[in-house]
Amino acid sequence: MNVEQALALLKEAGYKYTDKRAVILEFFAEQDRYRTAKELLTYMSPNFEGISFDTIYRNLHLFDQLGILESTELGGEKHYQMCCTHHHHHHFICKKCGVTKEIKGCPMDSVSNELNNFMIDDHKFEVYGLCPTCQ
Amino acid sequence: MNVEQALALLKEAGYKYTDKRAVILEFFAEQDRYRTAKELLTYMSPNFEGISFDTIYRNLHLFDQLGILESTELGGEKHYQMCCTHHHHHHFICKKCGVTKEIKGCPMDSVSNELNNFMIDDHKFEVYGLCPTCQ
DNA sequence: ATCGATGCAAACTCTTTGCATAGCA
DNA sequence: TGCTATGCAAAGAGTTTGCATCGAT
Repeated sequence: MNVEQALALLKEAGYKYTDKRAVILEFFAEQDRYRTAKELLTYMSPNFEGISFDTIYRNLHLFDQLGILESTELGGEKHYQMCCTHHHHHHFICKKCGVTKEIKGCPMDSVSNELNNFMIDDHKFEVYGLCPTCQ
Repeated sequence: MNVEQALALLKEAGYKYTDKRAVILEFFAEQDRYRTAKELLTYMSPNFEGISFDTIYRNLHLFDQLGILESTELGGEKHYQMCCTHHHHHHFICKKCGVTKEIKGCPMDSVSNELNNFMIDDHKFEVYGLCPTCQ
């Protein structure tokens, strides 16, 4: 997803356009990589002196809800990245730089028949390690 | 793993036997279910009036290190359960009661050749939903 | 003009740590 | 006796919330 698509989704849902939101979206559109609230704040601080964690957290939460960002929890901290595609997939995640690589296939395909009496409503499959650059 | 095995591991590693540790281990040995520090404290409070979170957290961390407990992070909170077996496996986890069911097979078997230049050192596969009892 | 967005401050949750004391070996 | 375990208190990190003001539409 690029910035324009994200802004369109925002507008569609009745939310306002602000410079801060635009910069947040630019930050995530730059790379396919999981990032934290702290990293976003660091990125924005030079241009928005008074930027606060409140705004960051509120927008990350909103973007997550709207399907603009996807999130995962790593080491007790929420990480976000731009939603890459609309089809279901999972990721390799680099522990050092947060870069992600899409993994083909979903383990649920071969699992659901093992859990006949269970109501499945979610699952998580993530592979962690170091990307070629960080090794 | 049962309480005796866990206490043996503790002793082996040079740690002391205390009533609190015994009760913590009994709590986890009772059921195959992920539980939080808070739930453990609630369970212990009636019998140990002065029991503190410090002791709970310190022991959970220790037991995790020693391979007595296994842990996962759900909703920003660490959950622990007694290590069920020694072979590699994954879990279905009930969102309501925390009960777990072992899933056969590991998705990594069919994934590692997709990530040739990546150094893989960990992965997480969990299925969430409601167990038959909680539906 | 209206209603959402933001900053400020405070609070909240989960967890960790320093230090003195209590307790196992 | 010696060293670990524990409780107390405080602090820390990440996150959320109430309220007044600012700003987009």
